[in-house]
Amino acid sequence: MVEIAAQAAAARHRTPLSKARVLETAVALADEGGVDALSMRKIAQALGVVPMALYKHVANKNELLDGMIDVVVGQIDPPAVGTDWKTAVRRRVLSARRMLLRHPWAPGVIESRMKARANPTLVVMEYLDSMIGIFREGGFSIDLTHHAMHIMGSRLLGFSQELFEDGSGRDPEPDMPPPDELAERFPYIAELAMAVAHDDESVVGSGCDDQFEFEFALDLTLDGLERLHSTA
Amino acid sequence: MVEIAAQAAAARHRTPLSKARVLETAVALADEGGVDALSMRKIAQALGVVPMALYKHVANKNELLDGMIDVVVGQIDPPAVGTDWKTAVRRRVLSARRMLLRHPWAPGVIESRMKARANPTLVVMEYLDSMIGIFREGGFSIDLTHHAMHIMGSRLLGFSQELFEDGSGRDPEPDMPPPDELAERFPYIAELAMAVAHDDESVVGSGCDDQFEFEFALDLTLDGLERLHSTA
DNA sequence: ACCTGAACACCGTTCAAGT
DNA sequence: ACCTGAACACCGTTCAAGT
Repeated sequence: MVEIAAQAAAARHRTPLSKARVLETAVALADEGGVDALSMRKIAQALGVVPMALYKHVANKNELLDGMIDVVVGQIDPPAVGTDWKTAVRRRVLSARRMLLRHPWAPGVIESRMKARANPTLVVMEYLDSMIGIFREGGFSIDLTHHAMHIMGSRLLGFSQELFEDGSGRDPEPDMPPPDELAERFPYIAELAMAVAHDDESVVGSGCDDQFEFEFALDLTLDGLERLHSTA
Repeated sequence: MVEIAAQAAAARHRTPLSKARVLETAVALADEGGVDALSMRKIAQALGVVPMALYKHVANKNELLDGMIDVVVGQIDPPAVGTDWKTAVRRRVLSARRMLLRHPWAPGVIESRMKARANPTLVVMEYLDSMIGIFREGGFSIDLTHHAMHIMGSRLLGFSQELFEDGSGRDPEPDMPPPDELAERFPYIAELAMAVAHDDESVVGSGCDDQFEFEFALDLTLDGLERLHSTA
């Protein structure tokens, strides 16, 4: 009797439940109805499963949201090889934009999860590391690379908050490798973090003057507009 | 007996309940604990009032969120007079940034409400209209002003989604004046909307090529970085 | 006519009872 | 040991009963 029911369930959904299948379904539901209408109960219903079954594959809804972020950020094309930095950055940002058009809920979820976690997820760090790498391999100084990342701002992931807030004093995420392993895996982020922390002598904490970076980016934009205005 | 209770309540809160007081309390609670932790029940509790009493001053939670947006956007300084466009834009954007640092929940709420409504709220339109006005009074062509607003993007209100999505077919908001009155009240928005709609011959709908605007802004940014890179 | 408590339909998650 | 239904503590909002 129980076996028959189990077989019926297996027949209805030929693949057994897995974290990947839960995340795919969640992404699809968010694409359709927005993230506000997404609930554990609806995901379970879409999978033909009792709500509590999801908790075998994701610890809670926050971990589900982190997993959804990883799914969609993983859809961004890897950096182009054999081109100059400018076309490499351009192509990658346009690929990120195509992803964000497919998943309009993504910027908000990435931003809110970023505020709650001590670090971005590993997949997001991977993306940022390789983006920093494009500038560094293109011959940008560390300082200019730092400014560049701030200037790109919302074009990288569709929102404009800081990517690395001050996470000191917060509990590290359980899935996060130790700092030395992170530094090895994301060399460009590590290089930038070291340089910024060392460079800045007066302020402790994040070691990055957000106000300066904001004004730097604003002025670059205004200068660009002024140039267009005067030549038009 | 009832009068005594009423007097006691009036003594505890010397000002009677009003929409302004509800909104102020909601903004303060969101500043403290974030917008996710904000609920009608908690606002009522903070005001020493039964939850249902709030519904006398705001129709529902969406209207409450709209009201909160208006409160904080109203805190942005008006445009400076007697200066060139560049310093006027610069000062105003920095004023907007100060507001967003005080109310970190604001970008997310503005963005999500923008998606749900056919138009931004009147206070947001006021802000955008006067920002467009700075460029126009500074001698910018309509086209360049249009590009400029897209380029300013996330610096205006802290997020990067489109400010005017295609709202055709959606019910107009009940508090929204008729189109002709809107055009009179927000002349710069009206001028821009007319020009964009007329300019664009092939596409119906919003009449604004978002992909083109995105790439225009991206290329301006990349050109600015290239200039810094080569002169450094 | 006004106010409001109870109730409804949701939600994420805990927990104990069932197998 | 595993799975899951009931239950808990929330939520926004409706509605009818009370004054």
